[in-house]
Amino acid sequence: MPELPEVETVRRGLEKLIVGGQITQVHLLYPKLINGDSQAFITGVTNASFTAIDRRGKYLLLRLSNGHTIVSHLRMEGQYSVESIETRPYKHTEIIFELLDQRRVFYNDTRRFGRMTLTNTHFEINDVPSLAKLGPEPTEKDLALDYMVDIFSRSKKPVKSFLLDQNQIAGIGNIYADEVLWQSKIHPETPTKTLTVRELSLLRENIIAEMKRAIAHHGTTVHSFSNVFGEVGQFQNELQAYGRVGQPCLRCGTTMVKIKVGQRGTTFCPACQMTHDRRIDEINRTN
DNA sequence: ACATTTGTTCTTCT
DNA sequence: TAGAAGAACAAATG
Repeated sequence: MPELPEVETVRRGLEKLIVGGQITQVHLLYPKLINGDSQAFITGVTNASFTAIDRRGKYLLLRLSNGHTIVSHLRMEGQYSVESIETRPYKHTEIIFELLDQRRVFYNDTRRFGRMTLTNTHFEINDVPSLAKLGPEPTEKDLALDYMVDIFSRSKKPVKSFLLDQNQIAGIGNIYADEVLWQSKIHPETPTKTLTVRELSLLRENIIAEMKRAIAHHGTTVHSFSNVFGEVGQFQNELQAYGRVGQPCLRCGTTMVKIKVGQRGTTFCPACQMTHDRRIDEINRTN
């Protein structure tokens, strides 16, 4: 399930392997991969070279020498691999870019949920609305506390759902949402606007640190994630909340529980991630 | 056979 | 009428 750290891991691999490579031929094996006109996609990328690989939230932006950008979203199980010329397509290979140096870049996707869009690099913001609407990157530089306080004050949604909203903050998915809420001792159903500045500051620090740490571990491999080199991530060994239902909380020993929040599986500690009511009591007591 | 998985978009309701 | 909640959707797996 590629979230920001996994997509960043893929980006770094692609940057290392394919920048400078020229596309000589494209084999589109699953036309629905392409948003829009798939023939235009093929002609729009053929003969171009990869000049850079960027990322915005969970989107990969493959820059081409001809002024186009491939906007690629991996969704649940999308994956790139770089292969030699004789490698046959896998069962779930959806597109193959043949490079001048005889290598082939595969995009594989067992769930077939991932999508690619070809856009003019200069107009990508206009052409791809979901890119335009993305919130800031969860970094020290881009995610200001003032902004957090502002947007969180505007919503009554459960904080878990709010963190998953890419238009508020880009890049957080189900795994890291559960992790940062556990770290911040915040109950996932807490109404967003009831969080205090102190709590938001802590949450912000945890989000920023967690993204950095997960990238350093090359992402989390839960089901299928692997980087361009076919290597799995290491961060699954660091998870403290996600997937630990029925196991003791690493902080207080209470059995972790799993509920649905906004139709998403959510694992948390019912003891040390305080409910809204208990927080209010606490705040009243300390005042 | 059907629930489960996820991010995004569409639809419905308040 | 904005905003939130819920459903639909993509497809495969166990």
